[in-house]
Amino acid sequence: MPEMIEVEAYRALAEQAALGRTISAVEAPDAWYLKRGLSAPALAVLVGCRFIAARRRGKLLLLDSVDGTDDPGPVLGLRFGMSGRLVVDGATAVGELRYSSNEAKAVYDRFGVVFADGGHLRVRDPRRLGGVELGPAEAALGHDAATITLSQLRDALAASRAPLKARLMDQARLAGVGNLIADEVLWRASLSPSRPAGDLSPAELRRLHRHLRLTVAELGLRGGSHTGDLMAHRRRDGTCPRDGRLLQRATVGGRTTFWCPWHQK
DNA sequence: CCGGATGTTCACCT
DNA sequence: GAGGTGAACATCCG
Repeated sequence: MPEMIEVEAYRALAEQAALGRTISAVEAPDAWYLKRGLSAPALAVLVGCRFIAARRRGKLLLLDSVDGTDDPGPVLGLRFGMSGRLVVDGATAVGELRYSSNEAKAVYDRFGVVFADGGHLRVRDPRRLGGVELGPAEAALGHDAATITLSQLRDALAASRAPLKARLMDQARLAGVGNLIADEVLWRASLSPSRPAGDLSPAELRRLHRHLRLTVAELGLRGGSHTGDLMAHRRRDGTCPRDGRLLQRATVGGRTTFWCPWHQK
């Protein structure tokens, strides 16, 4: 699935292709995909509304709406789990992630809205790990990793003994960083994923901040969270593309982690 | 056949 | 309270 890089592409797709179109029906074939008490009947509130803005915070896509009299309507929140994609009028956004053989399978459409012009916006998610909600708690997410400032990052990491990588992936502290981006950023910043998050020196913190922002921007241009320099080496017996040393593999922050013990300190 | 995969949430420990 | 672990979700891939 998507980390923030892919969700940003979905946001751009929604902004370019889904705004201003009146919603005539909601498709909710999978009740399990509706989160936080949301039900299919409750989604009818979207009918007659149109989306007026597509925003993103971390991995959460937010679609603001207004109703038929231009009064504020519900905010639709979409999460994509590990295999979710956004489909508008049958077209997907970014380059391929995984499950490419399934992209055309409408069987995996878990949620959608139909527009009065006959088109539609859908979430296609084979693994079903994403979800839909109305009025998601945006404030429960930390600052977005694409725009976070140095002082905000310092606050997000401060006074924590948790492993640095675990803290970077804590969406409540800092929104958008997933497993692949975390490994890539730490590799670039020469920081060990298991360093206590609150123990970085000012210089290390600046380095981490610089690489976080640069990496997010660069992977966005390259077209995906999987386009990092470390990606091809994230496997057993993988070696560091910088110095050729064997990469270490372990579970950190609950996720499989690869790093170079030689240069990541 | 089996393990693991770009995520989140929850129960249960320490 | 802070963190860690494992399970669950469902499908595909090597």
